[in-house]
Amino acid sequence: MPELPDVARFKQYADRTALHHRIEKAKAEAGKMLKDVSPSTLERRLRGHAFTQTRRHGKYLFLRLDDGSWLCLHFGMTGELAYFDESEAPPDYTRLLLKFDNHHRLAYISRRKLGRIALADDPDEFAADRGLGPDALSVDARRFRELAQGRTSTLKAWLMDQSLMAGIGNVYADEILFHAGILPRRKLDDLDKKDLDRLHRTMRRVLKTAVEKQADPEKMPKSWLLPRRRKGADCPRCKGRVEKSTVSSRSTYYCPACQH
DNA sequence: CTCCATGTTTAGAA
DNA sequence: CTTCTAAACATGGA
Repeated sequence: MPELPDVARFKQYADRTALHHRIEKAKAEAGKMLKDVSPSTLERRLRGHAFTQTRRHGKYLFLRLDDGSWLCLHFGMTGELAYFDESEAPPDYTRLLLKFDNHHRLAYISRRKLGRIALADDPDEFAADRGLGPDALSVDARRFRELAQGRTSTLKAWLMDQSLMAGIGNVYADEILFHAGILPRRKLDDLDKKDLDRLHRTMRRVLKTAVEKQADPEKMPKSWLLPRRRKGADCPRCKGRVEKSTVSSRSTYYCPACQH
């Protein structure tokens, strides 16, 4: 689930629920999800503080504490947030649990433990250390073309490369290329300036629409591939069928009739 | 039991 | 240096 639009939803969710409540207690599960911080240190650094604001960069969510430090969350393939009353049991697979002073709790949930939890002094520095490129929604047409300069990889691999642009994953790379009418396997050096500008506009439109629709497949326009990521499903825009193949070592869905 | 899964990292090969 | 592939991570769902 967690690509740029999903993490944008988590940010809105955190803004609505988790800001300005003192954290009375934090409980972190030990394990590899914690990056460069022990459970006890993380718990101590959160306890007694409140979140004051949030930021998103690519697939990362940052929550600022009132001492100026930031909690950094990456959601892997199965991560999400849940806010609930203290009378309810924490969800299964809760890896970090925050108990606020308003009798509510915030859980960071991750079934497969592929996400990451860290502390940082500054989100931009953190993103740079992780080798992340600019957030995909901050990239303008000129920057987009520059990122393509001299590259020869497949379009899909390029769109998903977090060191070039951060935020696009397997699902939205397919969605963008579907709307652009380009096969995911096509090579970057096949595209001219006009193609790149069109692809840039398509990327922005797809990501912005997905953020508006809170990354909910049910709410996406009828013309979207997202709810039909199954081999043999009806193409949403022609009489053809959705095909599945492997591109960039990932399952890839596309319409051979609409995309060239 | 087998295969697959919205991510990232790493090793090795071309 | 760039690109691609496979494997590993950890775990459940179909």
